[in-house]
Amino acid sequence: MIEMQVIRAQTADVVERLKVKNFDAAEIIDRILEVDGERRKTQKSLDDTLAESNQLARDIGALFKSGKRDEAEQMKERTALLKQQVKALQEILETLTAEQDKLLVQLPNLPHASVPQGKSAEDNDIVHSEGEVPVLVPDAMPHWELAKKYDLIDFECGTRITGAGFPVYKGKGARLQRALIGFFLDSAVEAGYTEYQPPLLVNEASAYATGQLPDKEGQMYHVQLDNLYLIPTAEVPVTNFFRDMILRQEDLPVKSTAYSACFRREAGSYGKDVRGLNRLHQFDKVEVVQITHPDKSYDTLEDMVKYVSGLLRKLELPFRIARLCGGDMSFASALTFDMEVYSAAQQRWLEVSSISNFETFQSNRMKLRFRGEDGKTILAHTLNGSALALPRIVAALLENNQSPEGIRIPKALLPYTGFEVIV
RNA sequence: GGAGAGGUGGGUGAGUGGCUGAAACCAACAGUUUGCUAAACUGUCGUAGGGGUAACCCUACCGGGGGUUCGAAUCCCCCCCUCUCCGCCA
Repeated sequence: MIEMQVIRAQTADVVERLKVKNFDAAEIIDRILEVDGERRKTQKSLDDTLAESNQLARDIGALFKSGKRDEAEQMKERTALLKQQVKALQEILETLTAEQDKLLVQLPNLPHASVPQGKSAEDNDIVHSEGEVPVLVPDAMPHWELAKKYDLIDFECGTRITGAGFPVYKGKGARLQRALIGFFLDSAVEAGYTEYQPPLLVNEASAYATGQLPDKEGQMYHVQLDNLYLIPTAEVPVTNFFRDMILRQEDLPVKSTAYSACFRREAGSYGKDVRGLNRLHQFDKVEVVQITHPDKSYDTLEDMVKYVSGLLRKLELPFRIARLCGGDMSFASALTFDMEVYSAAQQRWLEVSSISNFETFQSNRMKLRFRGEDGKTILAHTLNGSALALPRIVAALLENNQSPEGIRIPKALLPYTGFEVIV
């Protein structure tokens, strides 16, 4: 969430900037400041009352020791009164704090100055395009037909054993999945990321820290019996590795990567968006996460975009990079670049990676800090990106590389697949 | 799942009702000494909230939450976690 001190010091600016995200914060922020003032006032009275109470307790102790029992007994009356006051003040403080938090978590992160105004994906800035869009034969098939033709993915089987959106990969299809995961992880490790294998279920506190709760509750699968959530992305467990930590400045940047299955309910999606591999309830993804010094985070964001561009280049896929507009950005992000590959048979761009700088939005929630030069604790910046999400990559690979001779596998994957063409 | 033991600051670990936010040691940081390194010595050394122009002061926190008491790291209750043994099991 946005830091309280920022809201206090730059109130008007915060309201103004949130407008870029099409969020009218004026009313909430007024209320936050009001509650904040009340809260602080209450805190002061409570502290003062406790201070008096503590002093009395010490005095009474001293009196008992010196044998002045009567005097001590007298003073106890005052203590009883203070005790009542403390209890009342504590209740008020608790209410105010809860209210303030409830309001604060409703505020999306402040967008970076470079974020364009806009409502939807159509208003995103395409900042880069590269690669040749392949010219396909007239009877080219979309990936779901290719998957069937070459017996790579059995959508019906997945539907039968689980439900729609849970495909079963088979034969060379399964091998291609494993190849991509291996390729992505090896590349990330080579780029200096530490590989992790995270839990696929997380507790409430973790889901809250990265911003999935309280907001996007309906997007996650929830195991009620144990109150655990299936992760929608490895970002959640991996970023939470560092929850409540104070890092040393020389440890920054912390670079982590993990492969995981990802689970998303995707409530409300329909139509051509969910056809084939376009949108699934379970999919595979390799994620990269960085924790950086605040001064470096935007350089890092650029590095991450370059890194993912390199992966797409090696996969020989035409891609473009979009700077998301305020309306298309996620709640927690300050600046996001989407990477999209061209899916030639569907003739549309598919998002395969989303790379974001969250600045202190997540670290503030999860108290992820480092110690600065002067010894003070400073909130770190967190960033993450897909590198990469598999299904749409597979879709594009199948569609773009199809020919009468079969589906060609890009060279970079050969060591991982062991075959160069799917026939 | 059953039985027992235990959870204290970055680490080890004292502390069973009253200046204990917490001894001591280690680690870390700064300085002195030193040709350099090491050693030795001196000092600093938790986090958060609040008040004050400031020096500084107050408050909370010893796994989490309640309770007893004038006063709780210390006593009581509930929960969580870790370890050991047994059972079960990929």
